[in-house]
Amino acid sequence: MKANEIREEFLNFFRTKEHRIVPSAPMVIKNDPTLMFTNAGMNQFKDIFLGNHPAAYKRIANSQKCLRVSGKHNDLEEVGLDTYHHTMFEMLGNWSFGDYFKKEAIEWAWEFLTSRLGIPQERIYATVFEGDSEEDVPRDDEAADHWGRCFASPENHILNGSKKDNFWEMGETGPCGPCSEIHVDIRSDEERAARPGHLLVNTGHPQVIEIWNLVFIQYNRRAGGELELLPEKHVDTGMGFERLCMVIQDKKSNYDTDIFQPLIAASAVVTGKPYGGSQARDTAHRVIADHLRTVAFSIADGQLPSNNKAGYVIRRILRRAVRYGYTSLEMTEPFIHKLLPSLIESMGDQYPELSAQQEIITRVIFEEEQAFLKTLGKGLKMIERRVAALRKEGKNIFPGSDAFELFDTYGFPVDLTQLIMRENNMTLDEEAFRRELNTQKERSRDDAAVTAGDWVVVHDVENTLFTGYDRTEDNITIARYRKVVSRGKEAIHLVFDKTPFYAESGGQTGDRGFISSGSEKVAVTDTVRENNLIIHIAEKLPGNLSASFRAVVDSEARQDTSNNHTATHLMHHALREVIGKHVEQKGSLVTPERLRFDFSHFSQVTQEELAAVEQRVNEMIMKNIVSEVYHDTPMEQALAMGAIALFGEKYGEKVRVVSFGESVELCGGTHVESTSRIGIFKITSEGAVAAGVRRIEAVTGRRALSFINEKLKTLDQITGMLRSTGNPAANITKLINENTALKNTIEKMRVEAAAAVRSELTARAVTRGSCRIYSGVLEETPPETLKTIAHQIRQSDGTSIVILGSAIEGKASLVVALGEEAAESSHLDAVELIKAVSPEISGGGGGQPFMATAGGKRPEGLNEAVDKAVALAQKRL
RNA sequence: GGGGAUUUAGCUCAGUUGGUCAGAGCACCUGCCUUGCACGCAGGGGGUCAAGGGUUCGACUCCCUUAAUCUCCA
Repeated sequence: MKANEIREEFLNFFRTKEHRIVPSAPMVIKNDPTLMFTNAGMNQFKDIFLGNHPAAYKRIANSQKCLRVSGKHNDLEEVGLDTYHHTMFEMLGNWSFGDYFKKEAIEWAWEFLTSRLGIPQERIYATVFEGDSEEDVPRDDEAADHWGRCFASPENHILNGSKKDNFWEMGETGPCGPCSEIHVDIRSDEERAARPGHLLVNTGHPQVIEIWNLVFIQYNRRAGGELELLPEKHVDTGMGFERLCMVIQDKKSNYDTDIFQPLIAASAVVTGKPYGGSQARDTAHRVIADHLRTVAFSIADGQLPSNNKAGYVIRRILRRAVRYGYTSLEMTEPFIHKLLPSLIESMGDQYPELSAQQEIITRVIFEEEQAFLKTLGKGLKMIERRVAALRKEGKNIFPGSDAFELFDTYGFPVDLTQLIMRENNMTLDEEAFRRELNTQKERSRDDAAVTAGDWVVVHDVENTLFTGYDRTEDNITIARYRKVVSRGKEAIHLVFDKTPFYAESGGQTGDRGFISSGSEKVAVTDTVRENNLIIHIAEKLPGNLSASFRAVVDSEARQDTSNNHTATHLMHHALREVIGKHVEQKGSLVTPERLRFDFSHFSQVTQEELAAVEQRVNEMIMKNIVSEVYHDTPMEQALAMGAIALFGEKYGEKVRVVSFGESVELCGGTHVESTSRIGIFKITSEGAVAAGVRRIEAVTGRRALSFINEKLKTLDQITGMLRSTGNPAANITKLINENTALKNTIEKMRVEAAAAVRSELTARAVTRGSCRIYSGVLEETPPETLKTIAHQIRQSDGTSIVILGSAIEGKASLVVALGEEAAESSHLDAVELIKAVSPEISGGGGGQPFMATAGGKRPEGLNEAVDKAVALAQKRL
């Protein structure tokens, strides 16, 4: 059976069991700092289990894209080395929310595996929770009974499992329960006869593997640690799709299934290196196949590779693939992007977002590959230089600090450094490298450690209510607080029962303002979000914590921010109108000062297009379109309203829809009541930010007004200076042309004048021994010219000692220059000389031994200074 | 969140302890050479040295702030 058929079979099977089939949630998670990527099938249903909102359907099944590359589950460095680790995988799952429980979950799992997929039951093993006396939880006999009715001969096929393997918990607190895992033995008959499978379950044997975990959520873990029975019981299951395919297709490796083989085959063709036979090459092909999947899906989900957070994780994954291609497959040119068609061919049907965004995915990957290859090239050059230097000194140990600098600052992989060392018969001081890395780790940990103190609860409040959509002031009480120390500065985090303060989210920066009670007033400098907590960052702790406070948002800043946020929506809409529907948001920043919007587009936005977009937005502003906001709208309904679906929305989630006429977006931010509040919209810059992504920055309202006024002021100044009512641009062009002509003339004259001055100085020059002293005070000569003249003299006459002074604009300047022969024979030092005489002009100076300059505030002393310098020079000759 | 680095001509980058230091290559323009193209030769235009402050007689260079980008750690 092909992989696509297996997936289809799973979904169809549960469809017949009255399950609602839902699409996979995006892999990239927004607005949850504890989790960057979806790492399990149940992520998108977390809120249902937590009881935060009811399930829209009692039975659901799906295939969920998951990523395990950060945090607790980090498989990245394992991928490729073996046959079963992945960064991205699909999780097949079926769920019951307060509906069916253990009986059906077990029976259906059994039916699906044995009847639908035809896995022989003697190869199947089921584990059940053995119980825990400390927790006072008995063995899961209920599950064992159901399994007992499935197997024809249950002995040795139903096994007890420990708390570690068979009791599932979401976190420290919250829903949890026993689980039952299904393992499959895919060894040959001989091997199975020699050693029964039940002895190998949960021992890490690569061919006796867990494929499905059925979790029975029946308890709630309370803060004190005790378990209480839940009124509603849930089922949460997850089956690794790639593993399942390996079992069904009778392969020994996930990478041998038809999920990966087309990709690996394409990789072999593009690189010209076959798969099979060479460990290094095979590893590289597997790495590339796995990582391409991950990166392509992430980009399709709206997460571009970037320099921080989730985007940086994606960048590193891609770079790991490039690195393997570079070292093991000798690929020095971008090639991974060429494999995309193969991925689309095998997965495009199930995940249409891939083909829909093929162009941008290809471009982004190509650009990233190129950038990293460049980084590698730079690193190689640096290493070559170091190696050459070390060779000169006769050393053959490459310092760890150098390797660390290459790695830390320039991103050059250390294993590549090692490889190059081997090629050069040198060794890397790994010990020192690790030391440097550890000090960096400690530094980061220290920083993280001092940050947050424990929360102190004042009033028990479950969820802060955000009241800031329609007001900027409210009466609040403090729910909890904590002290946070960072870089020696103490700040206070406050959580209220309700708040008008908007917490930074969705690109919109947090509100600032103050809270007050009686005579006390505490400033709130920023507002941030941590999971569902809205945290107000205050400069100090209020005196009376239990008092009632007036919370006041800086309404001017808020208004400016709202202006910018609404303008962002209008511009998004206008961009799609003017340059096309391919425009999709790739990033957004909204502050009181400005707005910044990144979006997919493949060429420069022309002046005309920018003007049209600006024009269109201003039209919408002038039309005074009134906002329509729908809170708690089901996702499906929002999409039906024509909302531009952004990323990070989960199935079943209630969303907030903000619309201004034709502009309809899902958005949690604050907006103006009607577009005319924005006043004016003005684009200030446009540029590239990554391959296929452009960035526009703009301002609104009073900021736009002052931006425009600044420009007009400059224009006024220009036309004023031109003293002409005609076209200033034409006038200036004329002026520039005249100016260049004049400059050329002046340059010529200056050369002549300098020559004249020179000849005058030459005429007055005095010979002393083997040197000639040129001296004098010139009139109104700028320091640069003075230098030029002195320089010319010292070049034309090697025996010259030049001492010149000049006053201009109330400032005095001196220059001393020595011709080459003069410098040698006289042992004079220009710096010494100029320092000796510069006090005469109330200044100081310096330079090089053959040429020094000085400046001062007393032009009257110029003659004195020059005379003194001449006298000093003469004395030394 | 913390550390390191980068920002100089349209592009890729040099620029030493502050002082004839604003440069190179490519690209561009003009002319010559060539049947044409590429090459070659000669000449030329193009810079708020990221932005804003400060120190200094003098700042691309030192200090501070800000922004963007790169990179490592958490």
